[in-house]
Amino acid sequence: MIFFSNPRRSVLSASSAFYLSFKPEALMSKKITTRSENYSDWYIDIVTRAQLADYAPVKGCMVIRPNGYEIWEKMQSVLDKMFKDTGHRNAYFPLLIPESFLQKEAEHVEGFAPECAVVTHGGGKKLAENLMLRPTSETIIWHMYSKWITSYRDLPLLINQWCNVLRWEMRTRLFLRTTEFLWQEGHTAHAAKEDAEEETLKMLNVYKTFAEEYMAMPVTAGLKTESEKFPGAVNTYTIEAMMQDKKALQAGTSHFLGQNFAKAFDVTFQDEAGERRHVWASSWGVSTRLIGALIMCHSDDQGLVLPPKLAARQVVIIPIWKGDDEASRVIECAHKIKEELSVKFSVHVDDRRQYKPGWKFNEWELLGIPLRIEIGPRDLESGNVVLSRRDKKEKSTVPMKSVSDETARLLETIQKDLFQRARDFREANTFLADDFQGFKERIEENGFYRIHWCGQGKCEERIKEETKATIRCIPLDAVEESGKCIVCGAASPRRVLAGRAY
RNA sequence: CGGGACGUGGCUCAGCCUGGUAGAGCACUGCGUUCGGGACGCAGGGGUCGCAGGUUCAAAUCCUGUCGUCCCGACCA
Repeated sequence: MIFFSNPRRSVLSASSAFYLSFKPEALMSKKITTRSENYSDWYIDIVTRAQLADYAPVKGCMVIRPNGYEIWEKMQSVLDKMFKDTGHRNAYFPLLIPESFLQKEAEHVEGFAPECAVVTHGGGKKLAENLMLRPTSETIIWHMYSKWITSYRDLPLLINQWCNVLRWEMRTRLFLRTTEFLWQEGHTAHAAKEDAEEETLKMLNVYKTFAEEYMAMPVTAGLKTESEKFPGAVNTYTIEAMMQDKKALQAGTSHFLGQNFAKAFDVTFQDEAGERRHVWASSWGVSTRLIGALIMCHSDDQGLVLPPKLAARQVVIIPIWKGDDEASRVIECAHKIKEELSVKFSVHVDDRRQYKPGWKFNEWELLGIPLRIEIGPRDLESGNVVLSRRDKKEKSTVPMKSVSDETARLLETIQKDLFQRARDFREANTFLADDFQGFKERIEENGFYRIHWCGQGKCEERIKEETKATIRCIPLDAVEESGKCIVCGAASPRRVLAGRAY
């Protein structure tokens, strides 16, 4: 039986609720709340109507449905390749971690203990030692690393794992913050401090590349402040993105762990000189939260908008007809085009007879398919097809002969335009702020603010209390610019990025 | 965990105040007509009213508890 750290009920009550709240397929019909009406409702509508996820019977948990899981699989395959190309290998560590492991690193236990779920019973008996459901795997991994690492020849050790983790969150939101979520966590061990630091930044850069080139989502890479860093890290780096409501979202993190875990778990190696030393470490992760980021970055009031590089289905072909013989001719042509395009793209022909074309247009727009090809009797006659891009309400008529080239060109353009538009939006909503009072007023409209900050925790705390904004990061590309802290007026060497966040 | 709103066919909701045979629209199934931006007709199927107690001859309706979702605050990827 499983109890959580604030034990209120057993799993038994949850399982009876399962049958009662479980509901089969919900079909889309209702209109989506617009972003201007209510941004939160809009987000929930997109996730549920596009059938990306549904609420699970357990509080804070979600079911990732095929439409959503498909996106995660795409993300995984791209990232996994990037990890392997940088020398990492995958492994799997267990879900259950002895409670005592968490205690070994002081900051780590303080940070994670409150949000841990704990298993107290197994096989009908109380356990000798409680087991935690991993909130992150540093402890179990470093326990194992201490057995595996003995020589400098064992280093660097570069391991990644794809898994689920559990954090008992107070307020949850589909994809953005759920009790259980899927992620990847890389854990590396190095002989030299510089190697671990380099690794930390290298992986941060992998995330930035992924966000910008695949998700078409511009991000700011930077260093987290002391109060925002990962419990147990020396430094935490982040990529921060701006959502369409002008709030910040932390999309990925990379930590330089110093020797904190190596010391806590006694991970040492002999160097070339035969001397025993502690290893240096990094860890880094991105989660299914990226799906939430993707939605909030690009989607509109019609539904999901997917960048071509992450769309499981990139092109949908809608045949249009009157009468049965016309139908068979048009559908045949649609499949021919599909075959031609399938060499390079993933293509779907929607030849369902029970829906009219207009209905299908709306449905596929809801699902975010980047490009739609419409083909009807008029096109058969003229030898053309109509291409309609999802990101803009633009249709073009192109000769059937060049459909493959045009598709390639358009998908590439869509990918680029999505990024460009997101970047323009971010730039248009990023401001310099030098006066605290003005900042406090302006922040009501969200946005990013580049402010001077002296580096003191108490000034950071005041910003948080008076504006509800946080210092998102100290951008890596921040230019040297001497100024005065927006709160206390003390000297500041460069501007930091602040804003309200998810 | 505090404040607010809400749980009734798959979806959106009415019915509840004043207890007495569970409803509508959409969706779904069958047949026919339709088909270039969310078609129409006819005929069907489907709900122990979130859950558990209680009051009552009788509870979707009244009472108590509980679970869940959304919004607003304190914690976080």
